[in-house]
Amino acid sequence: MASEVGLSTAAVHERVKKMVERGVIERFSLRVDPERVGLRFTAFVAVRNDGGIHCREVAPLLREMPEVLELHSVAGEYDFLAKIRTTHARALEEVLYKIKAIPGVARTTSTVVLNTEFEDRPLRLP
Amino acid sequence: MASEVGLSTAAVHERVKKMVERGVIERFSLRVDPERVGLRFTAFVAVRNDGGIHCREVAPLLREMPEVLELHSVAGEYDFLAKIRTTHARALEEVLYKIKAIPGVARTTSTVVLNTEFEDRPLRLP
DNA sequence: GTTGAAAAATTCGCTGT
DNA sequence: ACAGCGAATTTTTCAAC
Repeated sequence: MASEVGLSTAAVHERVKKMVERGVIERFSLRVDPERVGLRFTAFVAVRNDGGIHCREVAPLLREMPEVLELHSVAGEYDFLAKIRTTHARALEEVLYKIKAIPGVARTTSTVVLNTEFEDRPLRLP
Repeated sequence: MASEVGLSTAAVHERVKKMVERGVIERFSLRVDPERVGLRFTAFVAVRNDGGIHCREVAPLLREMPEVLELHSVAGEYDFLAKIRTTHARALEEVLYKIKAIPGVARTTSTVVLNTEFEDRPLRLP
């Protein structure tokens, strides 16, 4: 790692450590192939909240569902966009029931993923 | 790491190595905070291809754009759903121009992310 | 899964900036 | 005050069991 960048290993280590301290590097991780662990079904679910509870209360409830891998607050007709992974389509139905059980959640629209072309690309630094 | 799971470090190492060999673990990575490196704007862009070139040719072209972090082939009105990160809204416009320049790409619909609640959650094994 | 030697990472003290 | 280096220490890796 160090030789490729022309620094000693110790210098690289110091830099990485500082980036962790400063929060630039959030965490170290490893990527597991979702298909290989049985998560073969992916969908993007748009969620609209029509005032039952405040939007700020909805996000923590969606976070409790392990199938919800990503949650974004979005502009437009819907309030949230969730990326959801389950074992199969039938399991998504269960998750949708749980989401619709949240007070105020009036409508959801699911976009089924047929194939993930690519995912988890390294960020290009601007 | 090993002590928490009740195995020797070497045994853990063997297991990890096998998971890498079998492709269960795809790669080791570190997560960089996109905001901290200037990527402050996120959008999901749905792309529809109306027959200029085959869908299979469109994906590689989108892969060449570093702003496109994820690409999924989807069911429904659109053919693809792309997760895009740029420095600011103005930069998304540039990316959209490039996408629309692909032969056959007739229409795109962008969903602007106001706030990412969470992302890159560990998969729960089913 | 375990042990232990080789290899690599991390920390430390120092130097130049 | 801070980035980098080489050497000492600690941890990880990998073979043999």
